[in-house]
Amino acid sequence: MAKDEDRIEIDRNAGFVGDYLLYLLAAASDAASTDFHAHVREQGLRVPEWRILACLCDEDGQMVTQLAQLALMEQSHLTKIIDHMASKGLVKRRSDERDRRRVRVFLTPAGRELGGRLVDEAQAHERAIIARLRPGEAALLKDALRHIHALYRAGSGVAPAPVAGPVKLETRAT
Amino acid sequence: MAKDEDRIEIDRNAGFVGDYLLYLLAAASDAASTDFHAHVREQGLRVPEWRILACLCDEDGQMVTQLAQLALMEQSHLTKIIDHMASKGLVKRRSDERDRRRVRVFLTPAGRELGGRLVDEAQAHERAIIARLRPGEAALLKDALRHIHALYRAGSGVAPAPVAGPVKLETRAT
DNA sequence: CCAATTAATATGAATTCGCATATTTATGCC
DNA sequence: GGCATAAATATGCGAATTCATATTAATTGG
Repeated sequence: MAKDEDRIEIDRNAGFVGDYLLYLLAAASDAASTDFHAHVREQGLRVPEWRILACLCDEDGQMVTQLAQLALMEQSHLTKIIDHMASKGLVKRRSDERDRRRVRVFLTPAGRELGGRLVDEAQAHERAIIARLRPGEAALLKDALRHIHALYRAGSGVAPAPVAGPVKLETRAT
Repeated sequence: MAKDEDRIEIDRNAGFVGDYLLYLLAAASDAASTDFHAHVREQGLRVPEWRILACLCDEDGQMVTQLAQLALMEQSHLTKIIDHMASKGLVKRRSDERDRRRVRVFLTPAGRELGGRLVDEAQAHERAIIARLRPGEAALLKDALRHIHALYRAGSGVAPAPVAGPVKLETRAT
């Protein structure tokens, strides 16, 4: 991740990258997240741990696979994150009664308290960003982002991003 | 990165995460990039290598630090990427005449050819995405993304993302 | 001009992460 | 019920990434 101090200007007229949607998405995501991620690390949490806490605050007792999808990470990696969070007393595992292959992850009181506090701070941080945008810009942006995401959702019935260009792309990620 | 097949739905009414700007940015970026990144890897390139090729196609002979900023990665990591790309004959290093601390990175003919082809394919891929959005939506989205990015640019004269919430955040990333 | 400081890059160790696969449990079919 | 298959998670290992710091070169102040 680029450090805050040395983020450089995007010039839309200076070639391909500055007007490339995938780059703008990655760069904006990186830029907007850097500060809060630094704050998360100051609290002794890693960024993926914060994401899991946030997801569990929304809905406690989710399964590992589900959480990994939400938190944009691999299942095997999440398993290790959960190990670490459990050893810190933030979450605990409990295997599902109905299907004992499933492992459900629950917040401990400490996890709920820390997660709740960070969610409040994240919302305050988000309000501060939005306050610096034009009125209505954030709503438009969020809609467009949800729209982009929805294009690629499983079961949308549309092949994901076929390419009209010179080389045929795979329709599915490996 | 979440696999394409198991990306799940974002429900804006289901709690914090589904309406959190930083999450929507990360999720949309991840979703939109997955297919093309898979294509890049099929070409024998790693994603960071593709980013560097693209940046060099825009402007050849950039310095290492500059490229790392653009490509949203750490300098020490980029050094290793450049090593690898050089060993594959895609780029070559040349130290700056005026300031010999600086290392400038240049495309080889093979690098320019591969980069040029991938840029064309990336643009085709981008057109395919934009074709599935509403008319004008892409332009609005890109503007908003540039706006977000600009908020955090060094030297903007505004403290990056001060938080009005219960806990004061650092104003600078570590 | 020399010492101290700063800037740009490189290096090595440590951490994080992803891929392939093993393990355990459920489900479907005969 | 028993076997084949599929699903959910865990594990081991290798690759990718970061962190701290070394190295080399330029700049600044005396």
